[in-house]
Amino acid sequence: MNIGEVAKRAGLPAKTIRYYEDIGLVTPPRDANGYRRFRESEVHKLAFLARARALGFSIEDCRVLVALYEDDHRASADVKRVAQEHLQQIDDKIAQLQGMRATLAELVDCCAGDDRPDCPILRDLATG
Amino acid sequence: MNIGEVAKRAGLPAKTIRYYEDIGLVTPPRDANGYRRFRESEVHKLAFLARARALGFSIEDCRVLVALYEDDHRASADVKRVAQEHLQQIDDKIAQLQGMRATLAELVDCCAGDDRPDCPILRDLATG
DNA sequence: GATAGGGCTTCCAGTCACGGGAAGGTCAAG
DNA sequence: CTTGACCTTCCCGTGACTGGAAGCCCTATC
Repeated sequence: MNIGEVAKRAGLPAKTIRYYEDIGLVTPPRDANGYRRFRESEVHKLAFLARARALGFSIEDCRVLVALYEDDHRASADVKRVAQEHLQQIDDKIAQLQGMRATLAELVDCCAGDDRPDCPILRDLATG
Repeated sequence: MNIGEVAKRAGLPAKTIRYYEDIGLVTPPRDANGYRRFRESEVHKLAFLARARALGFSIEDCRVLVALYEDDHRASADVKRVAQEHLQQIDDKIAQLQGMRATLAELVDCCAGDDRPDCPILRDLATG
C-alpha cells in the first residue's frame, strides 16, 4: 500500500506520515522505485497514533504508548500513569484558559464598543 | 534605563524585550556604547504588552492593541472586536480541551492501573 | 512514441514566541 | 588591574507539523 492510501485510511496527511517516519515512529520498507510500502500493521499503528494525538498526547507520549501497546507484558499501571499525567496537564491548561477567559469576558462586557475612544479593556492593559 | 532594569519593571525577560525590538514592537534608541536606552513610556508599553500576552493575545493582536492604545481617536468598538475574537478562540480551545478531558478521564477511570496488561486506554486507542 | 496527469520522492523554509548559550564589549567597585 | 555583573550580536533549538519547489514514476490516452 502506498502512502496516499494509508493517509486516507489512517486519517493522517501523507506529510505527517513522512514526518513520523523521520522521527522513527514508523519504519516502512521501500519498494524498488523508492516508494514506501505499508502493511496493515503499519496502518493500524498510524491510526493508533492519530487517535492518541487527537486526545492531545505529545509525540513523546505517543512513543511510550505505542511501546506499551506492543509490549504484551506491560502493566496497565504504566499506561494509566501516562494518561493521568496528561490529564493533569489538560486540567492545568483548562484552568489557565478559564482564568484568561474570566478576565477577558469581564473587560469585554464593560466595553461600550461604540465609536468613542474610552475603553476599559485598554485601561486595564495600561494600568494592570 | 538599561534593559535589565526594564525587564524587572515590565515583568518580561530581557530576551523577550530584545525580541520585541526585533519584530518592531518597541524601538529604543541606543547609547554611545550600543546599550538600549529605555524611557518610562517604553517601560509602560512593555508592561502593557506583558499584560496583553498574559491574557493570551497573540503578538499580532498586541500590535493592533498597542496601535489602538496610542491612537487618541480610536473607537472602542475596534478594541472590543479584537477582544471578542480572542475570547471566541479561547472558548473554542477550552471546548476542545474539555472534549479531550472527558474522553481521557473516562478511560483513566476504567483502567485498573495494576500490573496486568489488560488496559481499556490502549484498547480504545487501538480500535477507535 | 509523446504527452498529460497524478502520485511519489527529497529537501528547504516557515510557523509561534521565545529560550539557551557562545563570544565578546562595557562599566563600576575594590 | 582585575573581577564580576551587565550588555551586545548571532545562531540554534523548541513541537509538530505545513507549504512549496524540483524532480522521478506510473498509467492512460492520442
